[in-house]
Amino acid sequence: MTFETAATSSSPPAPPPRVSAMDDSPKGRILTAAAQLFRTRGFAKTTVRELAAEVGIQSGSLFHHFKSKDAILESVMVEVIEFNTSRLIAARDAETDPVARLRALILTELNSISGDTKEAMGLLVAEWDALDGEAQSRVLVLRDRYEKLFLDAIEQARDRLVDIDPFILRRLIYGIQSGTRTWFNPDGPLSTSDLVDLVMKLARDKESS
Amino acid sequence: MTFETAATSSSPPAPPPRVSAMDDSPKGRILTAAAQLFRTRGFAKTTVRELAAEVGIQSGSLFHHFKSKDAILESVMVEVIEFNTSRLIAARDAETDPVARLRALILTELNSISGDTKEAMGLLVAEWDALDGEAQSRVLVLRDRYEKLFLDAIEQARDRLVDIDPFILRRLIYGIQSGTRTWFNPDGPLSTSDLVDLVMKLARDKESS
DNA sequence: TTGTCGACCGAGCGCTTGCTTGGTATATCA
DNA sequence: TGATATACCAAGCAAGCGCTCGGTCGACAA
Repeated sequence: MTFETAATSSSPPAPPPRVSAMDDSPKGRILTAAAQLFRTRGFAKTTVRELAAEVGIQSGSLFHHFKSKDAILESVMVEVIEFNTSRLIAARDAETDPVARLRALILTELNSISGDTKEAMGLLVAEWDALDGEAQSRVLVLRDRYEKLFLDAIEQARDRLVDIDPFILRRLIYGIQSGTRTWFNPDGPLSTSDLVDLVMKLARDKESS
Repeated sequence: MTFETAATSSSPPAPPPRVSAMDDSPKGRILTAAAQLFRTRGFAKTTVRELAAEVGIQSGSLFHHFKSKDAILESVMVEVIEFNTSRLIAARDAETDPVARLRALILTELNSISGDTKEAMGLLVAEWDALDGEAQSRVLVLRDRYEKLFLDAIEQARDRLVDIDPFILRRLIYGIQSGTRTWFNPDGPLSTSDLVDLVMKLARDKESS
């Protein structure tokens, strides 16, 4: 797994943006391995020994970088939300038409959920309950900021969308997006863009002007 | 949690159907408690001691009824799928019009996912990876049978639905349904029936005849 | 050269885990 | 009366868990 955005350009002067702290530092390597292991084996079933082995260090050395196993989970969640929020902002700012803007957000989120940050995004749902109350509050603040980007976009495109309350429509769309991780393969016959077209087909019932 | 269907009638001669093996037998009581605990605390984090305490017996006594903790999880999954499959069949057979039939299936599934079997249904997704390969295969057979009911219904109503491949449309709808468990409250201002209406609003773009 | 620091090792502590075992109480039925 | 089966208890084992701790090592600054 990587947190770089897919390189769409081949020109050397424009390196892919690195937003996350999941770099080649010791902490970054732990977070990268943790995202994968926690997701594939589950948080509770992943042992600190397994995680350490994946990074290539002794289990005790993990606690030089993080104060607990729980703190590693929280850190992964924080990083992935912040990274994907900044992606969402970039996508929003690249479009002006309300419907095109909403489509861009959906495309970006689909890429987060079924693309490059798939494992870490899945963690947010699958292991949410593994976080204690205080950690949940901290992460929730970031999630709300993320969600607001969607809500604003839906509200601004409202008159060209199916007549459903924006808050609920966002939840229906998020359900679809979230569900893709169990069946959708971005490299399969149906492209990510095709899939977004289908979602937009459901979400809007009026022709764009 | 109970696996009885909601009592819609108050007449004594018509008791609510009991389809599942999760009755008042020792096994049934274990399965009922397991569904709740596994879902709220997670499978790996739920100890056999906690489960036994919930049932009111000693931890060792669990293994008189099930050969392992894993076997309990598999049993819960099998029971909930079989129960909800039979519900789906009943819903299907109560309607003849293709669109009305699809709506009935969606309503029934929504009730399974966000209603009375919420905890156990959530387990199927959340703890799927906790099952070993052989157990997954066994449960998958039951899931396929369940999914076929939906696919058939969508195919039969196809000409009155939005023009999306039935297989994919089913997945989009399932995503919506599955997503409801994190935000939808059947006893809230939006009723289950209202929510199904919204889903149908997305799924069909032609007026029924 | 010396001091400081981050990264890491290796051993292991205290505790919890899933599960086993030997035995008891009650009910059913021949 | 005695045999058989079900349901359960009390005790505990072996393994594995998250985490701690004293110490080592190389990089870098003074």
